[in-house]
Amino acid sequence: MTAVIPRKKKRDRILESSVPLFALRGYHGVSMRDIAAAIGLSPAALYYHFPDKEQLYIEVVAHAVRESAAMRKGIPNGLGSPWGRLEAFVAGYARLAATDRNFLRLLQWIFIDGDAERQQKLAEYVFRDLFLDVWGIVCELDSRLDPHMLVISIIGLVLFPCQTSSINRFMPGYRPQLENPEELARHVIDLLFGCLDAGKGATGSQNVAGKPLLNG
Amino acid sequence: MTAVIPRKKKRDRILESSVPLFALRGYHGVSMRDIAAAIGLSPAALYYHFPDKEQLYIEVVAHAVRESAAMRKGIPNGLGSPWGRLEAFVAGYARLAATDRNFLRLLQWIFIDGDAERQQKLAEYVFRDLFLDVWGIVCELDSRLDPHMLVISIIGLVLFPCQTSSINRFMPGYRPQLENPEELARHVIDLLFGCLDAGKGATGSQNVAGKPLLNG
DNA sequence: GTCTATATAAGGATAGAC
DNA sequence: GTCTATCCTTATATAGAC
Repeated sequence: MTAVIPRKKKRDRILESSVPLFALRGYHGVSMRDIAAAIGLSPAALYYHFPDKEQLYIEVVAHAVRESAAMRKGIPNGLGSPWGRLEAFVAGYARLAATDRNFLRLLQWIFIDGDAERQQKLAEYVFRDLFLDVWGIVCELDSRLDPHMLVISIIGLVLFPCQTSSINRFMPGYRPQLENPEELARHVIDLLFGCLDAGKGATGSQNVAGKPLLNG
Repeated sequence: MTAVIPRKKKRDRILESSVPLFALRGYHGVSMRDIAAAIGLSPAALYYHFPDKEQLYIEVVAHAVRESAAMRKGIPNGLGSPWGRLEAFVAGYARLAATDRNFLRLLQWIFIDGDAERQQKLAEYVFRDLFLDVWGIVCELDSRLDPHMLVISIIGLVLFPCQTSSINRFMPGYRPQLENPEELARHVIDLLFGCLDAGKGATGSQNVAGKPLLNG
């Protein structure tokens, strides 16, 4: 053996240290110089590992997805009733969105990407798995709501508060606890299952048979 | 009178033609040369009207907000029951989000802005009014859900599908009709009021007293 | 594999003529 | 108010030495 075996390929280390840069400032906001400086290389060295910035960016997103895939797989997806699975999904994804800010922000950059072709390619990487996870659950819920729209609604209910959290801070009614992923998950579950019913005179705080309630 | 009175100040015309540029590509993705070319000026001329690119961008967002304010004010906000007002709000905002793509995308750019100070300033311009509109309604709903979270959920239920529409196109269950603002509004209202209840054995398709149903 | 040096282009901003 | 011309910086990317 010659010296220490490199823990990771340099290529992967470049991707790793690029993730937070692109997550924060997006494709146009990060230069090859920034990336090189972050890992302590000259910009020219990057071109040994990647043909151009575009390809580097795409692989950065793919890398971030693989990294978060482990956490995603920790979210139970095949057991229990559809409602239980939905509850588990919401809780798991709320935690993921709160924990892995880079993943969350990369998603935002993909949503807003002006390059339609690149956007579609990256959406296949990232968003499709997310969508299909929820799709599988929703199809068993037998709701009268359109399943496609319901999937988007559920994902949005979890992601949107996280994506706007830096702004929500300054809006009325804000409390720091609300940024807690458990708090978010409970709210989403309450909204989806309990909705705006409880607290009204007609229905009181009764729960509908067969549906879980997290709060209380 | 000397010749024709200028319909609009040149300054405003610059802002107007800049809106779609920044909406599509964001702050870093648009150059002063792009803006100058779009309106048929030399880049240098822009600096007569605006001190720098940053200030121009900020005023572009402010201008877009003023433009969409007229449409926003068309959304009824002071009459009827809270439920009816919420229904009207959702319908109005779904239409606004579907109609004014520039406004929608500028909002996205603000959400993701890496410059915290600028983000906060622009959020005050744009997001605060939106938030307060819903806040006023939600506070009267007397829901057991946290009002701050509920406001964000309602806004997200309308905006998130629009912000991801270019990606949702490729997901299962997609139908072009779903992009229709009326369809979106109905879905959101159904979800908020009817939720996942209807269609289930226990509750059947009954509606809860006092709540409007748009569909059927 | 990484460097220095550099080609080439694009971008923000200013000076000064008109 | 707008132009031409230009400065300076930053950016992507390549060439060739080591």
